[in-house]
Amino acid sequence: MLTPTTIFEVLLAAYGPQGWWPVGVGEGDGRAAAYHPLDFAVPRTDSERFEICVGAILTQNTAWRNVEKALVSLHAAGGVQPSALLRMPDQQLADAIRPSGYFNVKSRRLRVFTEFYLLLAGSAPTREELLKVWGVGPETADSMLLYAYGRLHMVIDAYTRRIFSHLGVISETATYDDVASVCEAELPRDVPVYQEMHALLVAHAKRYYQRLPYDDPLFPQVSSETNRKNEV
DNA sequence: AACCAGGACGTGA
DNA sequence: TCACGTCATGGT
Repeated sequence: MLTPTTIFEVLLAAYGPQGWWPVGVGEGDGRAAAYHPLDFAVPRTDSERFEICVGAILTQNTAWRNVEKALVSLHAAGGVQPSALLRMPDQQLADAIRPSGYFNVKSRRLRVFTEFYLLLAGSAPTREELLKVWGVGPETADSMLLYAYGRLHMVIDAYTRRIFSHLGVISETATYDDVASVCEAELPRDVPVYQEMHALLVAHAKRYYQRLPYDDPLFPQVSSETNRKNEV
């Protein structure tokens, strides 16, 4: 029976450390300028933390490449920082993040979150506090906690569900908390492991889980069996 | 040319 | 609780 830890080890061996979360988008060539492979222990600066939180909201149901475009224009429009963001007129903000899609909702969510972020005054929010913020759901909250604040919260996204479900680790009807429990009960309770786990799952899913039937070369035995089940 | 991206929220059963 | 519609641009 496959476990999250086994999957983690296989993925890490196959792809190496991913160094998420990408920060520094828009400062250099317009792509992620400062991935931190093998450098997880470095505490995030305040500006990195905010950029990660903004990215977490912008990437809701959206390809990261589109988020990069949004972050680049946000940066050009005065920088990805709380004061600058709140100063921007609605029109300008929505315009800057247009490429990331849902620009009307997301500009509202960014404002609401930024107000909350400033109230924190540098301290880390709890998960409960984050979930009360309008526009921040479970995945966005856990992304912020894990990558911006270095807290031990597993991030469960569509890719995680897809891979785990395909490999038989969870059922198709598992809730967000179900999947998180499976991971947190079995994986080493280590922040870099959680960060890498999620990043590796995304990297892997982008290669082999885009379209049915899934064919996973890293776990071939499970792959054929599940596909057969899906065809019935 | 449909389909999907590192979701969240509002609504009606 | 839960299924479903909505929000929207951009790549395959």
